[in-house]
Amino acid sequence: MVRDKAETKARILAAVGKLLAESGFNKLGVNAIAREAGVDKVLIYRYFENLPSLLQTFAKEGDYWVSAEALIGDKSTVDAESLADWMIYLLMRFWDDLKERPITQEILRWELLEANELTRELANVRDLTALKSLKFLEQTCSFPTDRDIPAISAVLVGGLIYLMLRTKVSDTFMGIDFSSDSGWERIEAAIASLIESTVQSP
Amino acid sequence: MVRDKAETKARILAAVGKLLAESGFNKLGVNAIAREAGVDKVLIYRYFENLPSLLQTFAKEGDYWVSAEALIGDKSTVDAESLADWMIYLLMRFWDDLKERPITQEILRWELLEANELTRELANVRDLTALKSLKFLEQTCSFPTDRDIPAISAVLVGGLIYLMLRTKVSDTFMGIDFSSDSGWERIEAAIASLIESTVQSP
DNA sequence: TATCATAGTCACCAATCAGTGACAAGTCGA
DNA sequence: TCGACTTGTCACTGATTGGTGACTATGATA
Repeated sequence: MVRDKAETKARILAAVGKLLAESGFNKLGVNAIAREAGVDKVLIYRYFENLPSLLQTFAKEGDYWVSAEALIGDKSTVDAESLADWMIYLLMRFWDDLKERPITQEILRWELLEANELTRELANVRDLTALKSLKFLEQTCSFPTDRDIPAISAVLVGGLIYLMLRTKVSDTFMGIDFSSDSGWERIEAAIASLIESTVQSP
Repeated sequence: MVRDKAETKARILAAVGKLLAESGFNKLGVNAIAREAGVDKVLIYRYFENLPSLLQTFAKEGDYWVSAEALIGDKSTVDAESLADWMIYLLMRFWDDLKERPITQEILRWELLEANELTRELANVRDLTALKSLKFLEQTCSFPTDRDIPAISAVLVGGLIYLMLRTKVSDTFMGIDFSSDSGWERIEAAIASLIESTVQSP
């Protein structure tokens, strides 16, 4: 053993991340974390008080959401003019980003299961960045009065999240096959057509 | 005690339903079921082999999905002509039905967590009725060639399910407040406008 | 070299989990 | 009334959970 507190703490946090990405929050326990980290579980209590506190530390260390700014990127290089263009662009960016973040996916799954202090906090952070993106949208291209853009976004974002969480468990939903890319392409096309048709400044 | 095997079995199954509606699948165990049913847990093993087998029995006893026929209802009394009308009608019926079925909601939540024989089977049943409804739609008002109606439906249904599962845990999503009816009304209106704008026979 | 705080180890606790073996209590037909 | 069978009760096992107290090993300082 190396007798290095900082490294041990880091190993514990890394183990949390690995287990989380592999099997989600419901199978995440002190014993499993200690085993994965190759560390005695007493050290978890010594360095992180208890399990919820460890998870809280883990949550604060990582960045599991693109900031609104990063999501938007460099405005001048984006080929989008209308509100519909921007909505599609942002949704697809959000989507591509989420695909690369297994831990974020598990957090989203966890939010559907348990309502505790941590999940509420995580949900809050997520909601704030979502609102920021909406605000950006509204300032860049003002919202039409006859369309409820936030509600429309909520449905579409919710649908994407649901399909993403689902396809980690099952390959089909409503007859659409998600085992290959073609299923996802259909979904992306559907979202684009929904936005294009619905969101038109009058 | 009444010494009545049939009633005891019924009480066990009823306890499963109650616990399921209250706290979902992840907290559903043999001990809790026996406690809730006021029955010795040995009887669970005697009458239902083991926990998965009990759950399977429970799943087969109840009807957790409206059949496509019941969802459609009496065609002649429905005030819907276009494909868009029908889609909105079916989605809202599905939605109203799901609201009244807490156990079905928990099954949907469970499907997001575990992939076992039972959840796969339940998901299959659900998918079949969804496909039936889609088929009905296609036969009643043929699908436009430039729109992927199944994919559009998948996104919207997924979005509804996600928002429903979420709001049992948190009251807000993307700035929309679901603690009162007004939030849901915005979502329903958003779905209606999405469908109306997007689904038009050429 | 002796001291002392720290890092890590080990053996335990009480609670809970799914699952079982042995037995008492009631009910039936003969 | 005598078995034979079924229904229900109780006490357990072995594994796993989150969590803790007491210990040893190590390295820096004085």
